[in-house]
Amino acid sequence: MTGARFKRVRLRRPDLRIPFPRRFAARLTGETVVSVTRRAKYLVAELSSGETLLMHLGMSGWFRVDRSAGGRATAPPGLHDHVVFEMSTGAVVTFNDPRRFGFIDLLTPRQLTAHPALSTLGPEPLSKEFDASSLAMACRGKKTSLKAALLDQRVVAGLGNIYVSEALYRAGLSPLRPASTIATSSGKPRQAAHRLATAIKDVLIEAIERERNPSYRAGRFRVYDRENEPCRTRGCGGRIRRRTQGARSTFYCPSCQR
DNA sequence: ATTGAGACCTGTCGGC
DNA sequence: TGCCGACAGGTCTCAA
Repeated sequence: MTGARFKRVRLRRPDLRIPFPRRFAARLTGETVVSVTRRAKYLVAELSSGETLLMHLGMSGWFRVDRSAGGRATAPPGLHDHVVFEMSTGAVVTFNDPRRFGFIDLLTPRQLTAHPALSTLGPEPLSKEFDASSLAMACRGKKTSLKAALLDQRVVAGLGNIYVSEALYRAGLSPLRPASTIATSSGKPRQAAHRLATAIKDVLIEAIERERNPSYRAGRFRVYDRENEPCRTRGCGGRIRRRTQGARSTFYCPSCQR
């Protein structure tokens, strides 16, 4: 989409997670995409008008790109095709989302700066800004569990339920442990914070590599969705437990995560 | 202010 | 085989 112009925009369902802003299609039509980036789990397209197209896939959302469509949607839209972008390059880009947890929004520069979720996001986990120190500082004094803290996008941006479990397992830290315990009272990182920051980066790098390399899919999770299965840590011999934290499933090994 | 729990939505899966 | 309830995920909202 980068460098392409919106030739035609069709909304097929108005009721995604958040309603489309007024005159959505009209404001978009004729605009050129300056750049497409990602922040946390948001896709961000900067437009020539200065407005920002903000997209989120929710749980089940995805984009279908048809480059050979000659700029016109040929096949009739399928089930759950909610938004269709016809681009000047001839590509047709379709947002499909069965569960409608996703959304597409169009923000003015002012709305972008003041966006309640975007403006409070923590650091990108793979950036230099995210390390043991920033993690410890963000967890300092937190009464909540490590699991809940890592799921909080203000602490670190972009971790979801699955990779929080995976990262805590790799760091050998219990999801039940109070978040504050990875930092000293002044916010300095303890050893646990170093292990956790490293584990988060490792688990994400591996996950991205796996997407790129389809030959490498099997056994992709070490704890997630493995309730009652054996822990894969050498010499552990324990079984993976599952419990509910914050109305979400957490998977962990009670014997190697402390 | 911080924290936890429920709501949103629909496809899938296990049990009957 | 078919039906039904439970469950999954990310984020927002509400209440404690």
